Parts: sequence; C-alpha cells; structure tokens
Amino acid sequence: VQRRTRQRETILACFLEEDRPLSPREAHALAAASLPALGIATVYRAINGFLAEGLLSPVVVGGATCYERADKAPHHHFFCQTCHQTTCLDACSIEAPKLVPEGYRVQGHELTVTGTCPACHQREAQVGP
Amino acid sequence: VQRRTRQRETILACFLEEDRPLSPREAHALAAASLPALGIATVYRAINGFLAEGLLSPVVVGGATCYERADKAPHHHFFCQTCHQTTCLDACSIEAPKLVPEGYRVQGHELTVTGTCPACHQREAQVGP
DNA sequence: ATCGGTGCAAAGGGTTTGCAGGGTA
DNA sequence: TACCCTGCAAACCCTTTGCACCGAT
Repeated sequence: VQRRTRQRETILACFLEEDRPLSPREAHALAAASLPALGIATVYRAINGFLAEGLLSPVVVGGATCYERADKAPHHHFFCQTCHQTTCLDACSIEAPKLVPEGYRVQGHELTVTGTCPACHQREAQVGP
Repeated sequence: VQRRTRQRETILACFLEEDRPLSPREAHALAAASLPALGIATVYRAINGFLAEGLLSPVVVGGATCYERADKAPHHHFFCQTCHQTTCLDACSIEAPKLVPEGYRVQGHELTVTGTCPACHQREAQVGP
C-alpha cells in the first residue's frame, strides 16, 4: 500500500520520461532538480518499492545496476563506454531457450551491446584518436 | 613484471580449473582452502593484475562482477537464480552490429540467460513448488 | 640486497537501515 | 488521528589503498 507523495511521483516520472535505464544516482540528480532536499535514501526506497509493484525493472549495464520502466516490450541495451549512458534497442529477437543445453530452465535473458554512441563517436573524431 | 608467488598461482589456478565466472569472494574461498591466511585484498590485487595481463576477463552476472579465464572463445553465460552460480554456454552466434541503429560503433556484447540449472531445478521438484 | 607481494586495517563508494519528525489518507 | 514516508546519520557490503614485513629474483 504505497502512498502518493511528491517524492515518489517525481522519482517515477524521471524513469517514465527518460525512457532509458537510470542509476539511482542519476535518478536522484534528475529528481532533485524539482526537490532540492530529496535524500538519496528516499530514491533507493522508492526504487525498491516500484520494483515490488512491477513498475520498474532492474538492468545491469557497464557494471552498474540501473532501473527502467517495466512497461516496455522485451528489448536489449546499448552501453556507451565513453559517456556511460545506456540506451534501449529495438525489440528482442533472440530465442534464449535454443542457447542452453537440456535440463536448464530458461526464465529470461539480457543482452547488452557495448561500444560508442553516435554523439561520442563524433566527438572523438573531432579531437582525433 | 609480476612475480610468481604461491598466492598468485593458487588464485589463478582456481579460475583455470573452475572454468566459469567466479566472484572475488568465491575465488578467495576456493584459494583459502590451500592458503588459510590468504587475505581478500590479495585476491583483488591478483585479479586486477591478471586482468591487465589479459589472463582473466570480467563478466557481470546477476548484478555481481565476476571474472573468468580469458583464453576461451567468445561465449555467453547462464545465471542460475537459485544457486547464483554462473556457467558458460556454447560459442557465441550473435551478430551484434545488426542489432544497433546506424551511427553506433559496436565494440562487443554480452548475453546472459537467466533461469534455474538442472541441479536446482531437480532440487525444487523434490521439495515441491 | 632489491623491490614487488602480502596481510592487516583503514579508507572509499554504493546501498540499506534506525530513528524522530512530517505528510498522506 | 494513525501510520507510512522522508531526511539525516550510522551501519553494511564490496573494493581499493597505506603501511610494515615477508619473500621472489
């Protein structure tokens, strides 16, 4: 029974609007723009609450745990190793059960492509290799 | 210029013998069987050294950073959400560049299938759902 | 005899928890 | 009014670092 508070609404709105995986730190920074006194602990508690309600899903990218809105079709992620931002890719087209041997029960899968995004790629080209 | 010490040899042997991703904690537990006084800091330093030498590769599975021997062909992983152990799957058959839009530069990718391994699957069946 | 490696303990970063006060229902 | 939520601070992992001693070369 979660209550509607300004903090929770603001935090959830960040995830819905950004529409990409955010780390707790990022979410806190974004939400703190409207709520300067927002504590990081509140962000963690809100995230864990939203996870329990099925509003957010965890995503592990680049060694960090991030969270994204859970109402999207299954998809994969691109992690830019320059700006460390993660973007969502198109719908998933992988049949995970075909990848595992007999006897394993498949529940889901996660695919992350690593590289540089167009913005960083371009930035590097200007400065040189 | 890394020296050959009993600690480093034991730690590396764990990764080579297990042939699956190990967390620093797991590696420490395994190596401490032969070296009771082994400190966890030594494990972390050894792992970082082996990473620099290209003997180990990092793998992020189930939210934890693990490491595995780097001399294997590109492959993916299966993470058992019951016993939290990770096993290696067959060689990779995914063409990552086809998954990203124009403008992105692909450097690599990582795929983890989640579920329950045969051992845990069986154990659950005995106890009931 | 060097000089890197090791173990211990302390420091750091990220996440969770305890507590008193405030806001939602 | 009752009780959850919030902010702050302390507590907890996990990982790295400082330091004196040990050991490989």
